[in-house]
Amino acid sequence: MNEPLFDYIANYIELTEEEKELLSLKLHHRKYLKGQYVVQQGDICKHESFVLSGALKTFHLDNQGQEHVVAFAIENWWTADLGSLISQSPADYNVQCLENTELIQIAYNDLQELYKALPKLERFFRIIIEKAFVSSQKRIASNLSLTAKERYLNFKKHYPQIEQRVPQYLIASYIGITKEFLSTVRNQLASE
Amino acid sequence: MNEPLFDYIANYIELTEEEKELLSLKLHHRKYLKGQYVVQQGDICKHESFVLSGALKTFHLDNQGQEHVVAFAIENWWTADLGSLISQSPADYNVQCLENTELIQIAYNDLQELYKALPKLERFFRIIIEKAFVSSQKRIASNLSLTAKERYLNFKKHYPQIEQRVPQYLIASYIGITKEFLSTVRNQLASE
DNA sequence: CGTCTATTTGAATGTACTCAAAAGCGGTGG
DNA sequence: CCACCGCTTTTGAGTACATTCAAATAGACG
Repeated sequence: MNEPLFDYIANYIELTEEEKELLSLKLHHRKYLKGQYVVQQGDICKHESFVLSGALKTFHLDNQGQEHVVAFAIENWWTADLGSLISQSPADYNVQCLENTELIQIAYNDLQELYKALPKLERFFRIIIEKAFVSSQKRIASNLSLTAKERYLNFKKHYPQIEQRVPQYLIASYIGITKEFLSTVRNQLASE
Repeated sequence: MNEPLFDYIANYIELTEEEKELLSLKLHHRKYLKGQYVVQQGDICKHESFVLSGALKTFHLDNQGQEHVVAFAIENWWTADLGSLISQSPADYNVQCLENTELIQIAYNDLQELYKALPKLERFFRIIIEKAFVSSQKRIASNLSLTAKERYLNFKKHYPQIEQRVPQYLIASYIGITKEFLSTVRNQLASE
């Protein structure tokens, strides 16, 4: 039942059967219902989570109580408040399920042990975090240089699967505009 | 002369003298004058660069020919177009020196070999990229939730050294506003 | 000094936001 | 099957934050 994760890992490194078993010992499956929180702002993030099924949002609650979506996660994505996880300090973000969701989780301490027992995992996580960082930089550049309309089109192009699964007001938050304005933008696009 | 880099690495992993020598074989020192490009948009980024002295900006040129600063780098920081480097594809960004600059560079191929010869380096780069990713996410969140004035104060707080070294219009670009508006914001702040 | 670059100022404009209300839509229960 | 409820999306008026463009001023450097 860890196959989806092993398949995913196989894109980056090769694991022997023994290594897979070793890793499996530290993997925990957990089911969440729509609306449940995997991480709560202020708590310490204890796991790295791989999504088997479902969808989640990572968001920040600002001083005015407004929600800002910084990430989505669906099947075969990782999610966590990485800042909280790596420094074991209080989380800046909430991670909440948008659908019923099934995760494979690795606890912080177990991950540290796994790095020692299976140094290959350092390579695996290095590579996927490099990719995440690159996407993150691209998002910053696009937030700086594109208009709301362009950012929306960009989002649709890059994450068509997500666009169909999450409510529009969360997409608005993700691309950095209000839900009302996204509605206006969509109207403009429709009449072109 | 590689000491600053070894000191930096020592914050994350321990290297023996032999390992340092092995690494040193792949390190290249290079000096650039103010204004020179280390990476040019469209070229393939060939090195990871560690800054010994000087300062650099990483920026993207958009369709309208406008510059958008996505990163700065000063002493003890790394710089590159990581997206281009890891996929050896054309760079989205330019990396240009803001001052006369001295770098230690590791070529892409050498880095791949080093990962094999010194697996510890996987750990090292995993850790520093994790941190870079976390900063990047924070910047996205702050771009989404803060006003121009708040972002400017935030920048000053987090990067006081940079604020004093780079022209104001580049800071404006970094925080996502025009140079004129930053000037206005600074005026408002001064009269408070 | 004179030139080049960087910063400031101001007026007109625009993109996106706020607030309020209406409309749409999906599910649930009577 | 329809009525109602909660949640999401739309619409519109008024506003604000930030931009554009143009010109003036200030700084840095030879």
